[in-house]
Parts: sequence; C-alpha cells; structure tokens
Amino acid sequence: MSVITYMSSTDSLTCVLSLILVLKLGTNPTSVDSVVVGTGNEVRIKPGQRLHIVNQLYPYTIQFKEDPTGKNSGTKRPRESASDDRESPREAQKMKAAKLTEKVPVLVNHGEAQKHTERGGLWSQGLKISMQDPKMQLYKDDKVVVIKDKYPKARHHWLVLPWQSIPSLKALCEEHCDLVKHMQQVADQMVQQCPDSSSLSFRTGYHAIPSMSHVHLHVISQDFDSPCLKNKKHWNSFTTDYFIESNDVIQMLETNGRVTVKEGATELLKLPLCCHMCHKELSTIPALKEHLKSHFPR
DNA sequence: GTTCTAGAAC
DNA sequence: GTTCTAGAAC
Repeated sequence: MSVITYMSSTDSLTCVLSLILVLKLGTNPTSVDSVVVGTGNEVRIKPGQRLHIVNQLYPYTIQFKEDPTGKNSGTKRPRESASDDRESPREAQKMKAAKLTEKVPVLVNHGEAQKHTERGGLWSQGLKISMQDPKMQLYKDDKVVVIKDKYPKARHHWLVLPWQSIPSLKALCEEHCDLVKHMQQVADQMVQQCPDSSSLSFRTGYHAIPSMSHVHLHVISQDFDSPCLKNKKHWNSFTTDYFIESNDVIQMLETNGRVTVKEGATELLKLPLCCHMCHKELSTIPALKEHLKSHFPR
C-alpha cells in the first residue's frame, strides 16, 4: 500500500488532482481504500494500477519509486509567496499526511489531461465530470441532464446540459435548434417543480462567455441570496446582457442558424453594481447584498 | 469556475 | 486600523 502525495512539478499536481476528481466522484474507484481531498491529498492505490481519468478518456499508469532525499513530500503550491515560510495549520496538516508516505509515486501521463492545464485548466472541464455523476443529477432524459450549480448564486440555481458534447454557444447551429428548445422545456419543468416557484421569479439563459466548457443553460431564481455570490463578475454575469436569455438563443438559431455574442461582453462584467429590481446603484457587494434583503426577505 | 492576497479604498 | 476589490494562480 502506498500513498500519493502532491509533488513539486506541475504535471504531477495535475495528475493527482485529476485522480482526486475522479475518485471523489466514484467514477472508477477500483482498489482505492481512501481519499482525502483538499489539505491532505492522499490516495491509497496499488502499484502499477491503471486508473482512467474523466470517464476513461485519460489513462495513467502509476509507477512507484523510492524517494532518496525524503524531501520530495513537500506540499506547497508553486504560487506561494516567498515571504510565507511559516507553516499554516493547513500546511501542517498536509505535512502530517506526507509523513505517512513511504514511497513516492510517479504518474506517467499517457493521455490528454495535461493539455487542460495549458488550455484553460482542468477546472474548466468540471461540468463534464459533474454531469456524469448520478449523485449530482436532478433530472435526466435521453438528450439532457440537470445538475445543481456547484456554487449556486441564488436560492435555486440549476444547470441544464446536453449529453452531446457542445463546447460553447459558438458551436451551436440550426441542427441544435430542437435540442436547445428541449433544454428550455426542461428548465421550465425544473422551475414548475420548485416549491418556491410561486414566490420567486426565475430566469433561464446562457453566459455570453462562460468559464466552464460544455454548453450549459442556467436556471436561476432572482433572489441572488447566496454566500457564493461574492463579486462584481458574479453579479453582472446574471444581471446584465452578459446573461443571454434562452429564448433569444433559440430565436437566433431559428433566424440566423447560429448564435452571435456581441463584442465587448467582457466589459459588461465591469459595470457598476445595479439592483436588478429597482436599478439602485450600490457601491460594494456587501452593500448590494444588504439592499437585496429589502426585496427578498427570508 | 474558485481561492488567495496585495494593496486600494475607506 | 479594517473592508473590499481585482488580478494571478490554479
């Protein structure tokens, strides 16, 4: 039995994080005894065992070799500032986990996972993984699946995703018209079944330039009452034209056969904070959140 | 997408 | 002094 720890090279980190993602979701957890996600990135795994990462797209072979220095169990992240040479409680916990390590595994990348770190990062592929996890699925049919947004920006915030791999709005064409209409129907269904649908209003739409890969339709209640709503980008992405109504996407597909996103959408994210209910301008996020309480008392 | 943190704003 | 934002790293 051995323990994988985070090593110094970026590739190793990617591999370990990839493993954790999959193992955490239980996609292929053969012979895995324990997983500690976060501070003590610990994965027990048999030497030579092959794991398939992201639904068997990215196979790795796990090799093990002795660490002659014993120093290679360091767990500090590369971007850590030079001035911070004391151990935080978090670092101490990681070091404690590392001390349990007898051998240091080397992950040999046979697949594509490392490319994600070069193009947007592995995190941008997270939806592809979440949507496959039965525990996350609130609804599914032969065309789409619905999951809860991992960091909901309101009391109710779901994502409708097609099974078909469509990276973004840009990739949509007239052939997707029926699919996108179906996504809207399922979104409406989700709102109908919500116990708060009589007291809260909802909007359904797409972000002009989403961070996460794989087309996803946001279904979000308009209270924006959530600790995950933290900054101007969050706010403006749902309350300016950065948020493109599902019906507008359908109409664009029907009339032009494609979806056009206006230039300068990114600038919309920098607009002043403006209440979507009464258009009052607020100077800070905490002030905005306090103001929202007047529109949506608990 | 989130987290972290330097430094701006107060 | 504290609060808050914005940009970089992931």
